[in-house]
Amino acid sequence: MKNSQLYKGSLNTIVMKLLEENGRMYGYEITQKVKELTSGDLKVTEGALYPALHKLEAEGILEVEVENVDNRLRKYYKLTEKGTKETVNRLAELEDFIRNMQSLVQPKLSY
Amino acid sequence: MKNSQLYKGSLNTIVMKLLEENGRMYGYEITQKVKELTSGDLKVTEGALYPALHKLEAEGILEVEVENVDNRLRKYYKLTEKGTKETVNRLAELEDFIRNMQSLVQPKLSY
DNA sequence: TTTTATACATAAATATTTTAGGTATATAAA
DNA sequence: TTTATATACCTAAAATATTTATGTATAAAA
Repeated sequence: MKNSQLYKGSLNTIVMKLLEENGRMYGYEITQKVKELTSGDLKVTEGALYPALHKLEAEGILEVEVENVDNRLRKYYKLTEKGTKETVNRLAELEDFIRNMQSLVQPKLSY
Repeated sequence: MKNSQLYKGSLNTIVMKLLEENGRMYGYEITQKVKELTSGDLKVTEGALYPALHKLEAEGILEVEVENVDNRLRKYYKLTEKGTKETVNRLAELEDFIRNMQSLVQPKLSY
C-alpha cells in the first residue's frame, strides 16, 4: 500500500468502513476513494485489494452484484447483514488500536 | 500480538519508541512495559519480539549489551545513532498513518 | 497513435506474526 | 517437597497479508 509497514492489516477495516458509508462500491472506486480521502497519501494496490475483496466475500462479510457499465465489467460490493455487524467490531478494534498506539508512543497529534 | 490484525507492522515502531524513551531495555521488559502501558490490552508475544529485535540489530538500528543478573541472562537493547535517526521517521509515519486512518474512518470530521 | 484511465484478475516472492514448542533459574504456593 | 508461576532467552513450521510483476480488455485523451 505504501512504504510504511503500518498499513498492513488495516485494509479490511478500511474497505468495510467505506462500504458502510457508501452503501456499495466497486474495486476501482475504492482505490480512488482512498486516494481522495488521504490526499493521495495512501494508494491501495490492486494486488492487495482484489484478493481481500474475494476473501471477505467468501467469509460472508460482503456480497457482490455484477453489472455492465459502458461495456466494462463492474463488481459492486456491499456489506451483508453479518458484515454490517462485524464492521461495528472492526471499528471498535481500530479505536482501541489507535488509543493503544497513542499510549505507547504519545505522538503529538495537535491538529 | 492480539486477535486484531491492525497491530501487524507496528511492532518495530513500538520497540524503537520505547527504547527512545527508556534508553535501554531487555526483551522481557519490553513485553511487560507494553502490557502495562496498554492496561493489559496488548500482549507482545516472544515469537514476534525476539526475531524482530534480532532483525533490528542486524540492520544496525539496535545494539545489544549482554549482562548477567541473578544468574539469568539479560540482553539489553538500545538505539544506535542510525536507529535514533530512523526512529524519528518511524514516528512521523505513525502520525501520518493515524491521521489517514482517521480521515478514512471519520470522514465527517473533515468539514 | 500512443498514452492514460477505467476495470477486472492472478501468481511468485517477501515479510510478519502466530502457534507451538524448547532451555534454564528463582520464587511462591500447595 | 513438589508444583506452579515468573523471569529470561530462543527457534521453526505454518499461517497470513502484502508487494511486485504481470495479464486482459475497453474508452478516452494527448
